[in-house]
Amino acid sequence: MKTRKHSRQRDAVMNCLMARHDHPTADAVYLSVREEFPNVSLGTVYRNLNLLADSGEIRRLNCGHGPERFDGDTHPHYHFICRECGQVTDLPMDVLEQMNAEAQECCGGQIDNHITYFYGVCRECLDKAKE
Amino acid sequence: MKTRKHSRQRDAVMNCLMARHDHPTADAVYLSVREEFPNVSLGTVYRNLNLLADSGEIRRLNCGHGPERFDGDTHPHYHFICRECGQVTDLPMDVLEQMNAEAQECCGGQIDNHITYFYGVCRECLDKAKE
DNA sequence: GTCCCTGCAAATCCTTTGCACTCCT
DNA sequence: AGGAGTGCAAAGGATTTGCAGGGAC
Repeated sequence: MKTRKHSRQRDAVMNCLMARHDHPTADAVYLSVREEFPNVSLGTVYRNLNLLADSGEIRRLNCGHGPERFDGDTHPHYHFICRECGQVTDLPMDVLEQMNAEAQECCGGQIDNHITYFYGVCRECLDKAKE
Repeated sequence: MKTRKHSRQRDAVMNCLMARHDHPTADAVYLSVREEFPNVSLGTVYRNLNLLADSGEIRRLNCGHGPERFDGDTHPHYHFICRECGQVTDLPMDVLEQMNAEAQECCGGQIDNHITYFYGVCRECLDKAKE
Protein backbone atom coordinates (compact mmCIF):
# COMPACT_ATOMS: atom_id res chain seq x y z
CA MET A 1 0.00 0.00 0.00
CA LYS A 2 1.35 3.35 -1.05
CA THR A 3 1.80 6.02 1.59
CA ARG A 4 -0.86 8.63 1.38
CA LYS A 5 -0.90 12.10 2.85
CA HIS A 6 -3.96 13.80 4.11
CA SER A 7 -5.71 16.19 1.75
CA ARG A 8 -8.74 18.32 2.38
CA GLN A 9 -9.74 18.12 -1.25
CA ARG A 10 -9.84 14.32 -1.06
CA ASP A 11 -11.92 14.54 2.10
CA ALA A 12 -14.35 16.77 0.28
CA VAL A 13 -14.63 14.30 -2.60
CA MET A 14 -15.24 11.46 -0.16
CA ASN A 15 -17.77 13.46 1.83
CA CYS A 16 -19.61 14.40 -1.31
CA LEU A 17 -20.00 10.74 -2.27
CA MET A 18 -21.07 9.71 1.22
CA ALA A 19 -23.66 12.46 1.34
CA ARG A 20 -25.36 12.06 -2.00
CA HIS A 21 -26.84 8.85 -3.31
CA ASP A 22 -27.47 9.77 -6.92
CA HIS A 23 -24.25 8.21 -8.27
CA PRO A 24 -22.74 11.47 -9.55
CA THR A 25 -20.34 11.84 -12.45
CA ALA A 26 -16.85 13.26 -11.94
CA ASP A 27 -18.11 16.60 -13.15
CA ALA A 28 -21.00 16.57 -10.69
CA VAL A 29 -18.58 15.80 -7.86
CA TYR A 30 -16.40 18.63 -9.08
CA LEU A 31 -19.30 21.08 -8.88
CA SER A 32 -20.11 19.92 -5.35
CA VAL A 33 -16.54 20.17 -4.13
CA ARG A 34 -16.22 23.62 -5.66
CA GLU A 35 -18.76 24.96 -3.19
CA GLU A 36 -16.24 24.34 -0.43
CA PHE A 37 -13.04 24.79 -2.48
CA PRO A 38 -13.75 27.28 -5.25
CA ASN A 39 -10.27 26.78 -6.71
CA VAL A 40 -10.31 23.01 -6.88
CA SER A 41 -9.51 21.68 -10.32
CA LEU A 42 -11.26 18.98 -12.28
CA GLY A 43 -7.96 17.14 -12.57
CA THR A 44 -7.68 16.92 -8.81
CA VAL A 45 -11.20 15.57 -8.53
CA TYR A 46 -10.40 12.90 -11.13
CA ARG A 47 -7.14 12.02 -9.41
CA ASN A 48 -8.87 11.57 -6.08
CA LEU A 49 -11.80 9.66 -7.49
CA ASN A 50 -9.37 7.23 -9.10
CA LEU A 51 -7.32 6.95 -5.96
CA LEU A 52 -10.38 6.19 -3.85
CA ALA A 53 -11.82 3.79 -6.40
CA ASP A 54 -8.55 1.90 -6.80
CA SER A 55 -8.24 1.48 -3.06
CA GLY A 56 -11.82 0.24 -2.85
CA GLU A 57 -13.18 3.11 -0.77
CA ILE A 58 -15.69 4.06 -3.44
CA ARG A 59 -17.03 2.31 -6.50
CA ARG A 60 -16.81 3.18 -10.16
CA LEU A 61 -19.95 2.64 -12.23
CA ASN A 62 -19.95 2.23 -15.98
CA CYS A 63 -23.55 2.76 -16.85
CA GLY A 64 -23.34 2.37 -20.59
CA HIS A 65 -23.49 5.69 -22.36
CA GLY A 66 -22.15 8.88 -20.91
CA PRO A 67 -19.38 9.57 -18.43
CA GLU A 68 -18.43 7.31 -15.58
CA ARG A 69 -20.31 7.56 -12.32
CA PHE A 70 -19.20 7.01 -8.75
CA ASP A 71 -20.84 5.42 -5.75
CA GLY A 72 -19.87 6.00 -2.13
CA ASP A 73 -21.77 2.87 -1.12
CA THR A 74 -19.39 -0.05 -1.46
CA HIS A 75 -21.82 -2.62 -0.13
CA PRO A 76 -22.66 -5.20 -2.78
CA HIS A 77 -25.82 -4.09 -4.53
CA TYR A 78 -27.26 -3.70 -7.98
CA HIS A 79 -28.18 -0.72 -10.12
CA PHE A 80 -31.17 0.06 -12.25
CA ILE A 81 -30.55 2.48 -15.09
CA CYS A 82 -33.40 4.20 -16.89
CA ARG A 83 -32.64 4.51 -20.58
CA GLU A 84 -35.08 7.41 -20.88
CA CYS A 85 -33.90 9.77 -18.15
CA GLY A 86 -30.51 8.24 -17.31
CA GLN A 87 -31.30 8.04 -13.61
CA VAL A 88 -29.37 5.40 -11.68
CA THR A 89 -31.01 3.85 -8.62
CA ASP A 90 -30.00 1.14 -6.19
CA LEU A 91 -31.63 -2.28 -6.11
CA PRO A 92 -31.13 -4.24 -2.91
CA MET A 93 -31.39 -7.92 -3.79
CA ASP A 94 -30.72 -11.30 -2.34
CA VAL A 95 -29.36 -13.49 -5.09
CA LEU A 96 -25.82 -12.28 -4.61
CA GLU A 97 -24.25 -15.20 -2.78
CA GLN A 98 -25.59 -17.80 -5.13
CA MET A 99 -24.33 -15.83 -8.11
CA ASN A 100 -20.88 -15.37 -6.69
CA ALA A 101 -20.55 -19.04 -5.87
CA GLU A 102 -21.67 -20.11 -9.34
CA ALA A 103 -19.44 -17.58 -11.06
CA GLN A 104 -16.43 -18.54 -8.98
CA GLU A 105 -16.86 -22.09 -10.13
CA CYS A 106 -17.34 -21.11 -13.78
CA CYS A 107 -14.33 -18.86 -14.21
CA GLY A 108 -11.74 -20.85 -12.33
CA GLY A 109 -10.11 -17.59 -11.24
CA GLN A 110 -10.71 -15.41 -8.24
CA ILE A 111 -13.67 -13.04 -8.05
CA ASP A 112 -13.26 -9.83 -6.08
CA ASN A 113 -16.62 -8.27 -6.70
CA HIS A 114 -19.31 -8.09 -9.27
CA ILE A 115 -21.47 -5.37 -10.65
CA THR A 116 -24.91 -5.79 -12.13
CA TYR A 117 -26.82 -3.27 -14.14
CA PHE A 118 -30.46 -3.56 -15.05
CA TYR A 119 -31.57 -1.47 -17.98
CA GLY A 120 -35.09 -0.38 -18.62
CA VAL A 121 -37.56 2.42 -18.08
CA CYS A 122 -38.27 3.77 -14.64
CA ARG A 123 -41.76 4.22 -13.25
CA GLU A 124 -41.72 8.00 -13.71
CA CYS A 125 -40.83 7.73 -17.40
CA LEU A 126 -43.40 4.96 -17.90
CA ASP A 127 -46.09 7.21 -16.41
CA LYS A 128 -44.95 10.15 -18.48
CA ALA A 129 -45.21 8.05 -21.66
CA LYS A 130 -48.84 7.19 -20.90
CA GLU A 131 -49.97 10.81 -20.91
CA MET B 1 -37.90 0.77 -37.81
CA LYS B 2 -35.70 2.77 -40.09
CA THR B 3 -35.08 1.43 -43.60
CA ARG B 4 -31.66 0.00 -43.95
CA LYS B 5 -29.70 -0.65 -47.08
CA HIS B 6 -27.30 -3.45 -47.51
CA SER B 7 -23.64 -2.70 -46.96
CA ARG B 8 -20.70 -5.01 -47.36
CA GLN B 9 -18.76 -3.18 -44.66
CA ARG B 10 -21.56 -3.79 -42.17
CA ASP B 11 -21.62 -7.47 -43.14
CA ALA B 12 -17.90 -7.63 -42.45
CA VAL B 13 -18.38 -6.06 -39.02
CA MET B 14 -21.13 -8.52 -38.22
CA ASN B 15 -19.14 -11.48 -39.49
CA CYS B 16 -16.16 -10.44 -37.45
CA LEU B 17 -18.23 -10.41 -34.28
CA MET B 18 -19.86 -13.74 -35.04
CA ALA B 19 -16.49 -15.34 -35.74
CA ARG B 20 -14.47 -14.20 -32.76
CA HIS B 21 -15.48 -14.64 -29.15
CA ASP B 22 -12.96 -12.41 -27.42
CA HIS B 23 -15.27 -9.39 -27.14
CA PRO B 24 -13.17 -7.08 -29.31
CA THR B 25 -12.97 -3.31 -29.05
CA ALA B 26 -14.03 -1.10 -31.95
CA ASP B 27 -10.41 -0.74 -32.93
CA ALA B 28 -9.89 -4.51 -32.94
CA VAL B 29 -12.94 -4.92 -35.17
CA TYR B 30 -11.55 -2.21 -37.42
CA LEU B 31 -8.28 -4.11 -37.81
CA SER B 32 -10.17 -7.30 -38.64
CA VAL B 33 -12.41 -5.65 -41.20
CA ARG B 34 -9.43 -3.96 -42.79
CA GLU B 35 -8.11 -7.31 -43.92
CA GLU B 36 -11.08 -7.57 -46.27
CA PHE B 37 -11.61 -3.85 -46.91
CA PRO B 38 -8.26 -2.09 -46.67
CA ASN B 39 -9.89 1.30 -47.14
CA VAL B 40 -12.58 0.96 -44.51
CA SER B 41 -12.54 3.82 -42.02
CA LEU B 42 -12.74 3.68 -38.27
CA GLY B 43 -15.74 5.99 -38.42
CA THR B 44 -17.62 3.48 -40.54
CA VAL B 45 -16.84 0.70 -38.11
CA TYR B 46 -18.13 2.79 -35.23
CA ARG B 47 -21.25 3.74 -37.16
CA ASN B 48 -22.03 0.12 -37.94
CA LEU B 49 -21.26 -1.11 -34.44
CA ASN B 50 -23.66 1.46 -33.07
CA LEU B 51 -26.29 0.61 -35.64
CA LEU B 52 -26.08 -3.08 -34.85
CA ALA B 53 -25.99 -2.54 -31.11
CA ASP B 54 -28.97 -0.18 -31.16
CA SER B 55 -31.01 -2.68 -33.14
CA GLY B 56 -30.07 -5.44 -30.73
CA GLU B 57 -28.10 -7.57 -33.18
CA ILE B 58 -24.94 -7.30 -31.12
CA ARG B 59 -24.23 -6.24 -27.55
CA ARG B 60 -22.19 -3.38 -26.18
CA LEU B 61 -20.03 -4.15 -23.16
CA ASN B 62 -18.75 -1.54 -20.74
CA CYS B 63 -16.03 -3.36 -18.93
CA GLY B 64 -14.80 -0.63 -16.67
CA HIS B 65 -11.55 0.90 -17.84
CA GLY B 66 -10.61 1.19 -21.47
CA PRO B 67 -12.67 1.41 -24.60
CA GLU B 68 -16.02 -0.22 -25.15
CA ARG B 69 -16.18 -3.84 -26.28
CA PHE B 70 -18.69 -5.65 -28.45
CA ASP B 71 -20.22 -9.09 -28.30
CA GLY B 72 -21.84 -10.94 -31.18
CA ASP B 73 -23.52 -13.30 -28.76
CA THR B 74 -26.81 -11.71 -27.70
CA HIS B 75 -27.96 -14.60 -25.56
CA PRO B 76 -28.25 -13.56 -21.90
CA HIS B 77 -25.00 -14.40 -20.20
CA TYR B 78 -22.45 -12.91 -17.83
CA HIS B 79 -18.89 -11.71 -18.21
CA PHE B 80 -15.80 -12.21 -16.14
CA ILE B 81 -13.18 -9.50 -16.48
CA CYS B 82 -9.63 -10.04 -15.31
CA ARG B 83 -8.25 -6.87 -13.80
CA GLU B 84 -4.68 -8.00 -14.47
CA CYS B 85 -4.79 -8.84 -18.18
CA GLY B 86 -8.10 -7.26 -19.18
CA GLN B 87 -9.37 -10.47 -20.76
CA VAL B 88 -13.16 -10.79 -20.93
CA THR B 89 -14.69 -14.28 -20.83
CA ASP B 90 -18.23 -15.58 -20.85
CA LEU B 91 -19.90 -17.13 -17.81
CA PRO B 92 -22.96 -19.23 -18.53
CA MET B 93 -25.11 -19.16 -15.41
CA ASP B 94 -28.54 -20.07 -14.23
CA VAL B 95 -29.68 -17.43 -11.78
CA LEU B 96 -30.97 -15.13 -14.46
CA GLU B 97 -34.73 -15.55 -14.13
CA GLN B 98 -34.77 -15.19 -10.40
CA MET B 99 -32.71 -12.02 -10.63
CA ASN B 100 -34.93 -10.47 -13.25
CA ALA B 101 -38.05 -11.22 -11.28
CA GLU B 102 -36.64 -9.75 -8.06
CA ALA B 103 -35.30 -6.68 -9.83
CA GLN B 104 -38.56 -6.05 -11.63
CA GLU B 105 -40.30 -5.96 -8.29
CA CYS B 106 -37.66 -3.71 -6.70
CA CYS B 107 -37.54 -0.99 -9.32
CA GLY B 108 -41.22 -0.64 -10.11
CA GLY B 109 -40.30 0.16 -13.71
CA GLN B 110 -39.83 -2.05 -16.69
CA ILE B 111 -36.64 -4.03 -17.20
CA ASP B 112 -35.46 -4.70 -20.74
CA ASN B 113 -32.27 -6.54 -20.02
CA HIS B 114 -29.52 -6.73 -17.51
CA ILE B 115 -25.78 -7.03 -17.67
CA THR B 116 -23.55 -8.49 -15.02
CA TYR B 117 -19.81 -8.16 -14.80
CA PHE B 118 -17.64 -10.12 -12.41
CA TYR B 119 -14.26 -8.60 -11.68
CA GLY B 120 -11.27 -10.52 -10.44
CA VAL B 121 -8.13 -12.29 -11.51
CA CYS B 122 -8.23 -15.07 -14.07
CA ARG B 123 -6.59 -18.43 -13.58
CA GLU B 124 -3.68 -17.63 -15.90
CA CYS B 125 -2.80 -14.46 -14.03
CA LEU B 126 -3.18 -16.23 -10.69
CA ASP B 127 -0.72 -18.88 -11.84
CA LYS B 128 1.67 -16.28 -13.18
CA ALA B 129 1.64 -14.49 -9.82
CA LYS B 130 2.68 -17.65 -8.00
CA GLU B 131 5.91 -18.00 -9.95
C1' DG C 1 13.36 18.99 4.10
C1' DT C 2 10.96 15.45 1.66
C1' DC C 3 7.64 13.96 -1.12
C1' DC C 4 2.71 13.85 -1.90
C1' DC C 5 -0.86 16.78 -3.56
C1' DT C 6 -2.57 20.66 -6.07
C1' DG C 7 -4.06 23.98 -9.96
C1' DC C 8 -3.48 24.83 -14.51
C1' DA C 9 -3.24 23.78 -19.19
C1' DA C 10 -1.96 20.87 -22.70
C1' DA C 11 -2.21 16.27 -24.26
C1' DT C 12 -4.37 11.90 -24.96
C1' DC C 13 -7.77 8.55 -25.82
C1' DC C 14 -12.06 7.17 -27.62
C1' DT C 15 -15.95 8.28 -30.25
C1' DT C 16 -18.84 11.12 -33.08
C1' DT C 17 -19.82 14.14 -36.97
C1' DG C 18 -19.83 17.19 -41.36
C1' DC C 19 -18.98 16.88 -45.98
C1' DA C 20 -18.64 15.38 -50.61
C1' DC C 21 -18.88 11.25 -53.00
C1' DT C 22 -20.43 6.26 -53.82
C1' DC C 23 -23.33 2.40 -53.81
C1' DC C 24 -28.00 0.14 -53.07
C1' DT C 25 -32.60 -0.35 -54.39
C1' DA D 1 -33.30 9.32 -58.88
C1' DG D 2 -33.30 9.22 -53.91
C1' DG D 3 -31.28 8.51 -49.88
C1' DA D 4 -28.53 5.39 -46.95
C1' DG D 5 -23.68 4.28 -46.53
C1' DT D 6 -18.75 5.53 -47.02
C1' DG D 7 -13.90 7.59 -46.36
C1' DC D 8 -11.64 11.25 -44.68
C1' DA D 9 -10.47 14.53 -41.46
C1' DA D 10 -11.75 17.55 -38.08
C1' DA D 11 -14.38 18.14 -33.85
C1' DG D 12 -16.02 16.65 -29.46
C1' DG D 13 -16.29 14.85 -24.75
C1' DA D 14 -14.12 12.58 -20.99
C1' DT D 15 -10.06 11.63 -18.68
C1' DT D 16 -5.12 11.79 -17.91
C1' DT D 17 -0.68 13.95 -17.41
C1' DG D 18 3.56 17.22 -17.05
C1' DC D 19 5.02 20.78 -14.50
C1' DA D 20 5.97 24.22 -11.05
C1' DG D 21 4.44 25.64 -6.71
C1' DG D 22 2.07 24.53 -2.02
C1' DG D 23 0.98 21.67 1.98
C1' DA D 24 1.32 17.56 5.08
C1' DC D 25 4.32 15.06 8.01
